[in-house]
Amino acid sequence: MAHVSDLPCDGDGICMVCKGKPSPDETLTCRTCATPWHVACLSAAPPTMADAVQWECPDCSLLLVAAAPAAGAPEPPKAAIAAAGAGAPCDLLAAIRAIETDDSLSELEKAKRRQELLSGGARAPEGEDRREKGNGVLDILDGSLNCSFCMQLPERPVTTPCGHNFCLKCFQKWVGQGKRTCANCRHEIPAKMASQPRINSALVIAIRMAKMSKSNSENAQSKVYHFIHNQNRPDKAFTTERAKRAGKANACSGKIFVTVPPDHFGPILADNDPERNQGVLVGETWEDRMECRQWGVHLPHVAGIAGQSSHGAQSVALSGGYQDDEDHGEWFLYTGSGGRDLTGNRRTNKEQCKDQHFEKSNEALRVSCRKGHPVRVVRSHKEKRSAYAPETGVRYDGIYRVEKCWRKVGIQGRVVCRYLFVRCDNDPAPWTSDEHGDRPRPLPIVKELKGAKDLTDRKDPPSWDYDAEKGCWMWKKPPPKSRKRYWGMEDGKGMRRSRKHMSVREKLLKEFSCQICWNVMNLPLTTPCAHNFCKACLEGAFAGQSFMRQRTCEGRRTLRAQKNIMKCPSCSIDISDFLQNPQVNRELMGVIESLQSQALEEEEEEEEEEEEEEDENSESSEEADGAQNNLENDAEDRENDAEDIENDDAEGEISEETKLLPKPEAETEKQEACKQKAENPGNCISDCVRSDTADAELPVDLNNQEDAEDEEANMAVPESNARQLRKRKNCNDVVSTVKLDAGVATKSKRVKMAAAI
DNA sequence: GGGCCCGCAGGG
DNA sequence: CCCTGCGGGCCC
Repeated sequence: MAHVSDLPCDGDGICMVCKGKPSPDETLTCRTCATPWHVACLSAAPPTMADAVQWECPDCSLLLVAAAPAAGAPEPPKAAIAAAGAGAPCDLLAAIRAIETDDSLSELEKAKRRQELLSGGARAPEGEDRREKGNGVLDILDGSLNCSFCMQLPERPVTTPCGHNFCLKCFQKWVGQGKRTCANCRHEIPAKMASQPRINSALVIAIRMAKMSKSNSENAQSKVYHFIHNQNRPDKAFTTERAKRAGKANACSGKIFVTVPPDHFGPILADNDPERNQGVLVGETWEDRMECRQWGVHLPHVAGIAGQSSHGAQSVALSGGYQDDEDHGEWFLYTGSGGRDLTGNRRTNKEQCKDQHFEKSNEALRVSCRKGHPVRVVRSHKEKRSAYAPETGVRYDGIYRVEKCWRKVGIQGRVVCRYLFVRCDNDPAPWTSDEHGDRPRPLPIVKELKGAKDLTDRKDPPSWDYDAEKGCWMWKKPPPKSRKRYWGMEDGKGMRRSRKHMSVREKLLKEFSCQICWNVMNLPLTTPCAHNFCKACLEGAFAGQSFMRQRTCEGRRTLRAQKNIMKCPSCSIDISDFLQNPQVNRELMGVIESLQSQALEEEEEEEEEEEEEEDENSESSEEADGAQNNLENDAEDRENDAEDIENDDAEGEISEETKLLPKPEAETEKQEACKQKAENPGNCISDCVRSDTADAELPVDLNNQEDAEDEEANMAVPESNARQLRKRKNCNDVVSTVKLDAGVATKSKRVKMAAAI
């Protein structure tokens, strides 16, 4: 914490605190304003050399809390000071720089002006920490930030290059009158700013911080965290050898960091975030769609709608791909997908050449409309026409509901599907300075509804709605049951598998897995919100005596202590009453038991078949160990010879890399054994209540590894024992779900798999 | 800034 | 297995 006694050195190098002249070794230079400071007189000196290099003086470090590194226009100092008083923190920096470069001032005067500027013109009494209780931020606000039109703190602020702030609406009104100069200082407004104003999110945060520090100084810090750029950057998406030519354009998805299934509706909660244990917060920003995907918010990396026509849509992206889109922040009009000719090289074609219909993902959105499901919304910087889009990257803006949908003739003369989205999130939107989330609001008047065809709106109460008593949005009906398996095991990607054949065991896992340990339930409990858990898992989680088992993105399982939770781990509905006297769902248990015996039978049969096949093909499978010859022989491999050569090269490189992986083989085996063990549905309870250390030191006898697999052949592992063995033969430590029988995992898949590991 | 190109992922 | 999808890098 900086104190008011922190003062820099003046123009003669004299410390303004001790009045001595420190040697260069005793001074630190701020990396932002380049002011020298006497180290000995600083209330908090940087702890290490590395910190010292990147050191920021107490004044700048305060300013930079929310500042975006935008350069303000250079101005004469007086104007600069005025602008700074009225501007966002980045304008303050601009003003500081303007002072520094003003030759008419002596260094002492410069220092004085800096101090005046930073303390809002009025210095706090000596000895009192002016930053205590967030007053520093409030000083910046001090009325001078107000919109020049309405004289209020700007609502959805936009900032001109000359450093003046206006409400978005006031600004648009002004510009709409044909005005092209700043209402404050008459500087010219650039044409781009006039036509495409963007909300100054740094200022939004500053205002909200100040508001919160007034009303609730203790919680301010944790709240503000929502708006800090994604600090814990995940492992990046990766590229195949061949795709590296085009860089990230052809990237494959990296790890998925959350444990929600791909068709998860609603916010990503802390329970599903083993990485950070905080869930995905409104305002989180990612570099691109791939990164956004990795946090489970919007999965398709090209398509705008994530959803299934029979199930509903989970999320949408606003990326400016469709002219008809209309963004008003808390509500927007969205256009369906399709109707474009994307064949051949016309993948980027923006022209509608066919009518859109309510089918596929368009139908999925309509289902979400009818049911009132929560839909996650991300905005991309590519949406240029919206003031609410982020400057860079892809940002999570929270939960919306589709209130109506219809079809109309679009701007390009073809029929398009249209959706009215209205925000309904418990957290405030990134562009509002409100401290609270949305409240139910009346639907906006949409003019185009008059000419709408096929209008659909909701007949039944929505599944996601506002609870007036609790004062928050929540599931009012059980959320749609996931039809897919959770993320993040084996290949580090989704759970896509061949759909030709789903074993009974897989069905069991898919339909009857505990939402805590993700194994087939043992003594199933069904909560009032229709989520299923093992009795031991659920009770254990709430008793605080045992541990929740969660998957990491690498497929390993971790044990994570869960304390003081009385909310459903899946949907956060309060289930305290249910937990008073939870009854095992006998009916469900019966079904599971019968399916388990079916699964056993099926797996025994399959195993026999596999063994027979293996005897017959033993020679060829030995050849398959050579792997690469098969690539060339594979009739299904449609890639041409030239590509094959390239493939081989790539594979060579990768196998080299694979060999060089620091992970010792024993450890890999251990992890796999651990994973397989964990997947044993029969072991659910013991798995769930086992201690941390038990998991970490799971005894693995490598020599008996294959015996162990024999014993576990009846488990949930969807591939038969024989196939697992063959798989291991074929691709060493690469665990894959791609077809391996013929040894034909294509090179890109192999490279990808290697990279995933 | 727009077109080209390549690639991945998912729905059906 | 095919088709489609509001990506992203590079070249012009």
